[in-house]
Amino acid sequence: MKKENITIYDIAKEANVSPATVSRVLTGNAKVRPQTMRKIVDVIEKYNFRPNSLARSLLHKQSKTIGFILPDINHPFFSTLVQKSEAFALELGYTTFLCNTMNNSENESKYLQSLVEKQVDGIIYLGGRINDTDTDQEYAEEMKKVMERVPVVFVNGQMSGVDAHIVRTDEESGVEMLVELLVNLNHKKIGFLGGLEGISSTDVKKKTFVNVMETKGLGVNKSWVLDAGFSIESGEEVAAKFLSLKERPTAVICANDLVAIGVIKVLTKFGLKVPDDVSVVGFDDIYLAKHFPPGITTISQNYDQLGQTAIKVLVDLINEKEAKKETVIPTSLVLRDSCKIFSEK
Amino acid sequence: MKKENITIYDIAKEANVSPATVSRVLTGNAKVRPQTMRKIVDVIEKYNFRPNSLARSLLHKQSKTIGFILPDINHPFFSTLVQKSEAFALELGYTTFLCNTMNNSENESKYLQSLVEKQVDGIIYLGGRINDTDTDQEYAEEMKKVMERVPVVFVNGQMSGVDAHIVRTDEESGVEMLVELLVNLNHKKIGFLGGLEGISSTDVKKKTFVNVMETKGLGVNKSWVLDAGFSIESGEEVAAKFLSLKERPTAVICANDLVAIGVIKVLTKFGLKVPDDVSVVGFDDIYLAKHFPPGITTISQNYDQLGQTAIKVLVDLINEKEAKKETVIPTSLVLRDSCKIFSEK
DNA sequence: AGATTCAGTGAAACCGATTTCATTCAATTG
DNA sequence: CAATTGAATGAAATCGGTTTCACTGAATCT
Repeated sequence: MKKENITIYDIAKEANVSPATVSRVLTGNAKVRPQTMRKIVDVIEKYNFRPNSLARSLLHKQSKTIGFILPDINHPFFSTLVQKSEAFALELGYTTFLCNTMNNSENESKYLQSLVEKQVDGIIYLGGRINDTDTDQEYAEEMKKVMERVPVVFVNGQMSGVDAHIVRTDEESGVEMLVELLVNLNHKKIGFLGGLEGISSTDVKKKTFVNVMETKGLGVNKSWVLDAGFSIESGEEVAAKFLSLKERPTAVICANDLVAIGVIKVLTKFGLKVPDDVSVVGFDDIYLAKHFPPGITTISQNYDQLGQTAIKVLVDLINEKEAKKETVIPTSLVLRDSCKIFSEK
Repeated sequence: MKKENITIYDIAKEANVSPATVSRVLTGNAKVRPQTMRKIVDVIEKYNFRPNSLARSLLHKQSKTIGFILPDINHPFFSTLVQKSEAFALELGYTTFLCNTMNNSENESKYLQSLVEKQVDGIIYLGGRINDTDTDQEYAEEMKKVMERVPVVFVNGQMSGVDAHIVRTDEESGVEMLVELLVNLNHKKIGFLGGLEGISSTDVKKKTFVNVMETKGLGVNKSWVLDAGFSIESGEEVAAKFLSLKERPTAVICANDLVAIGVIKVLTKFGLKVPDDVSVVGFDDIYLAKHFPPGITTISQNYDQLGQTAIKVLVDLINEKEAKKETVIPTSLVLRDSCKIFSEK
């Protein structure tokens, strides 16, 4: 069943030339007489020959391959970002390994090791952990060792103790815009829902939220800042907590759009209208945000720019060019119908 | 910056043994004296050495790598399926190349070729085209040539003229269940919305729909069977067409859940209530189906089983074991609130 | 004790491409 | 016409592992 591999030697023999000449035809790195060329091309097509890129990579010490490490390809934020990055990588001649870790540290190590062994030219790391747990620190150590050999670019995240190139969304100004929007809509009691402690993007958003609120003299009620996760389900859970509060905020900023969706769903179920009773805003502008009723006001991530920049920086590092250590991608506010002006009843 | 690669020779020299012995330690394929072993392991750890799997693959003629070709990782159906399959592949020791074609035939060829050159051990093809266009036929020819060298498993799709192993959802019985449900709910005028001609899963569903309707003596009004696409946006478009019909069906089956969401969104916008005025059902049971109001009645794809079976069949083919030519994965009906009993007003 | 066995190890070939260096042969030049 | 140049090609080394085969020396058997 399985056909024997055809090699450059077989082609050479049949065309009465040396393997070197066949190689010259394949790579186009040197001149070959037209008639020799034709002979060789004919044989190549006859056998539908394709060169073995493992052999080539072994020699050149580059595989034209990059690895994507991310928590969950099923999350719209990641799938969109991967889609954009991968398309751009393809344009530059790179094929991508997908490493879906499901936030399982065993998988992460397994993948990291596998990528190194497979000689990827670079790694894009989506996510980021800044916990002080043992496993996280171990993983950070592992990552540092990998980075001695393979360039790594962090996207929207970082790892404590790891000094890496980073491309990230301007989450600070995003959160600031959201707070300002809500304040302009006369909200004074604002909460922050979702995300997880120890994930860098959550931490940045939460910290910014607290800062901006305090700068505006509004202060933050600690019981209005609730951790959850990144999924619709975790939005539902945190909404349940929200409902059980004695005093509730009139508006909430959610860590991302999926959380916002979960929150809206539960609030609606329990008779609270969004935006009439509570204003809810999200983050990311996933494709659902505009479709899920009532349409979610959110911060738009520039997926194209984020993905392209990440790949560009990575490829620069691969080619040993200088690259900016940190690139911040601007965001913009997308107004929809999940928040409105607050007025006392 | 870039560290020189450490090889098995460096390790051998430092440990005063031959490369062969180091290799024995790495692979565990032969016995090594404990004290020799310890010496070697120490040196390996000292330099944090990882063997180059390109060299190994070159020799073994297997890369422990499989390629996923799919139209769009951003579509929940594909991202979920990929997530499940990839996790299972990892368990079996395979790493996966992600090839997101965006239905662009140029990309598809590029990827197909690249996967062959990168010596993937097998390919999972998600999607399927049964058009008679020139580019499609060309692509099918290309695919056939690839299949002479690399095992390919088609998931939920096929390609005209290509005789491949296939693992698929029982779309026929899924559609049948939906029709039966609607008929039991007293609907007689039923439409079918979405999907695209030339995509095999659409064709199967549409054909089954027509058959079942005719078997039940209800017949099919051709203007109630409308092509669109697979996204929310295409659902919106097809809903607009639906609205402009002189006589409208009382229930519609959508090609998938995203289309259903688009349809529900537009119907609602134009004042038609789902399910009160029109019943809408979907297909796939993507994670959104249960969250999008009013909750979409749909057919559940068994993603785990679909993904695992596909990988299992592929790995069997890789290992030259027998494998069932066609595996059909059963579906189940998931009742939610997007359809209800029809009663004349 | 001498013959036999066997565990442990090394030398060398190999996987399939690329590339340097040397060589050949035709074309150009004085 | 001999000498020089240069274009086209081939031989062989190389990338970094694995594996076969041969060999050594110690343990076992008669």
